Amino acid sequence: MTTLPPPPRRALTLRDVSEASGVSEMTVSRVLRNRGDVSAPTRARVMEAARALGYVPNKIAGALASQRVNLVGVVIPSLSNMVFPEVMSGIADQLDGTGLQPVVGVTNYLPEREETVVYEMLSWRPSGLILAGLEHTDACRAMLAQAGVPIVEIMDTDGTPIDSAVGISHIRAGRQMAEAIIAAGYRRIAFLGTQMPNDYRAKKRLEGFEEALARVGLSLVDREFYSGGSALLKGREMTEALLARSPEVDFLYYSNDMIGAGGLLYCLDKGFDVPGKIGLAGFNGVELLDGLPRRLATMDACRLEIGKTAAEIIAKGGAVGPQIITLTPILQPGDTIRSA
Amino acid sequence: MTTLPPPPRRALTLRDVSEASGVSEMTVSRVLRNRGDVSAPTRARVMEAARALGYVPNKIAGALASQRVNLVGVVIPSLSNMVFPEVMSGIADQLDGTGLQPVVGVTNYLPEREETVVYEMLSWRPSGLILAGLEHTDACRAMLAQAGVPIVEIMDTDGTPIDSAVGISHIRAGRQMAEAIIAAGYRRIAFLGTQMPNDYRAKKRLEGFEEALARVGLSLVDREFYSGGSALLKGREMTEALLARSPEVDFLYYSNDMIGAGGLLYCLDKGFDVPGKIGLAGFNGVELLDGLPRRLATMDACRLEIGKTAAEIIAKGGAVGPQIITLTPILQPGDTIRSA
DNA sequence: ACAAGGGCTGTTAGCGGTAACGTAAAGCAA
DNA sequence: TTGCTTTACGTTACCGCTAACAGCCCTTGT
Repeated sequence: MTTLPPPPRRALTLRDVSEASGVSEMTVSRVLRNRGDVSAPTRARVMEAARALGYVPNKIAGALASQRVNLVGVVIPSLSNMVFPEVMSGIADQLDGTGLQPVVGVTNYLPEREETVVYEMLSWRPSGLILAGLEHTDACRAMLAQAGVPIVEIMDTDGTPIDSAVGISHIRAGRQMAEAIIAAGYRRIAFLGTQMPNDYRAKKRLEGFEEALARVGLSLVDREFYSGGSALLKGREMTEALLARSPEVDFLYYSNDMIGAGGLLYCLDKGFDVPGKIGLAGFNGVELLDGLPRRLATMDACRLEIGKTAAEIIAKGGAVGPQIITLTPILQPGDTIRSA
Repeated sequence: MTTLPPPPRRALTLRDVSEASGVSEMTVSRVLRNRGDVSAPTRARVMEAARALGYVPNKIAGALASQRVNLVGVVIPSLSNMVFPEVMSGIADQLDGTGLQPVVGVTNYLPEREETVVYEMLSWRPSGLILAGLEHTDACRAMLAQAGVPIVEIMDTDGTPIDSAVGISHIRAGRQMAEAIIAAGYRRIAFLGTQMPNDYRAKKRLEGFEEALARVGLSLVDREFYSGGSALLKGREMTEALLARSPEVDFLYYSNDMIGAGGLLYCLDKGFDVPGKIGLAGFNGVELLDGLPRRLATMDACRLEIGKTAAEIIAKGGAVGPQIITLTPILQPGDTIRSA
């Protein structure tokens, strides 16, 4: 093993490599980017010199000169939700090989934080921006509209996108679940969900859900909200609280699978007849559910597909112009809705 | 609502703002960065002009000129592990307010992928780099050592860091768990864990675990590995397979909480006497466990604390020189180890 | 009154690359 | 040979911003 050159005082530049290999900076640049004609021997000399010095190109300078940045900003509300990491995977997979790299920003469901994050991202002049949801502050929308790069809003298509959008209709998802529940004969239905005022998608699902109930003359018997903490545990606690208050309830609709799983575990603990006496359903189709004693009814949110499609639009440079792609989530009845 | 200016053909620059407000570019720059003396009226005029135009500064150019980049690279193996998002939270929290911004890179536990990601990150000349684990390719280590910015390796301190390190000793964690299990009187112990050849931390825990067993003349009765898929479900399946093969086993040590939870659910389903006839333990202390019917024994990996501390070192500019900080995970016996 | 000093703004010279173009040398057909 | 390509480089002029310094004007002390 050869000893490494000592950590240089000054950062290395193209010039260092150029001097070490006896060619111009431009030629070094060409070699390192694999662009333009360079003879094989020269290429080899340059590569060797760069490797020996431990040179790492300065993308800051490169980006400024070429007016091209191989970054794609991804702005999401949270990383602890399981849903977004999966969207990220879809994006990363699709971007792999295009030379584009995703950069994540997290907003914690705070609009003003989103504004900051978007500003920050745009100031790096990325090749595109992917952000969750259609709801943004006016300032944020203005920035995005002005940005001059493809913008893809994901997860939701119930609204007007700035540029392109890829997602599902949460209103429709809520409605569809309600219809399935009604069809299965449940009538005294309760909702348990997140308190978060800025989780518009959960809100839309509830909206669609209630609308479908209303259409057959039903309304929610009870509802329970939470915020923070371990979702699984909250699901338990909320379920217990709600059932204590409204023992007549025969169906529990949860705004996400995590609290739904908590509720399911609670019901099984208590020995309730699921889905006979009481049914349950969540939303998202998270992998976690596969390991539960009984499979919770849910709806796949098409997370991977959404990520892939969004990344694809960005990778194409948004070339074909704005598009709205509505995917169709599939209802997975699992074992917690009785067959009609 | 005023109509927005049409999306400009050419991207806005300081010059546009300077012309619109009648001052030099330098003064605009000063206003937007809040640096140096600018009179209140001038400041107001410039702010107004920038806002009206929808100007977003170009950090690429700014960074090149100032030789300063407010980014901190974070290189982690996976986002779907629940562990890393939490570390991210710690980092983000700590960085908030320092003007520094985290940028995530994911390696999927592949060394060569890590090399690429690190190279990519360094080429943006970040203010620091945080990366999971102490195991890297030689090329990777060389790059990092040369980088001239603070490097913090996290999660693990069983090894020699390049610069600073913040984490726990996984060898010690494994040993400690073994000791607790032995003390509780279990003797026929099995291990169930991840197959992934590059999860060095899981490997170290097993190493420490076996070492402690050996010290009292014990060795693992059986072991089972998995890779991919839903961890909860895999936990179930592995547990079933292992117990079918080795029904005499009285303790199941899992390499992580997720599969441990799956195993626990399986044992409860089967009506096994937990922790009387059979005990279980996992690792990580994930929040999820709080919602299970019984609390799985585990060890907190200090994820939030690790993130915070690592970010703190970077924020200080690594000023105080290399440091190794070993945190001490706490054993949480839960309800799946019988009291000694 | 005049020098000294501070508040505010402008000027200049890069930062480290790359696009675009220029050019010497070699290859090649007529 | 000539003239035209093609190959393999080098030169020049920026990209958009900021550090460093220069300069102006007004205050203040003596």
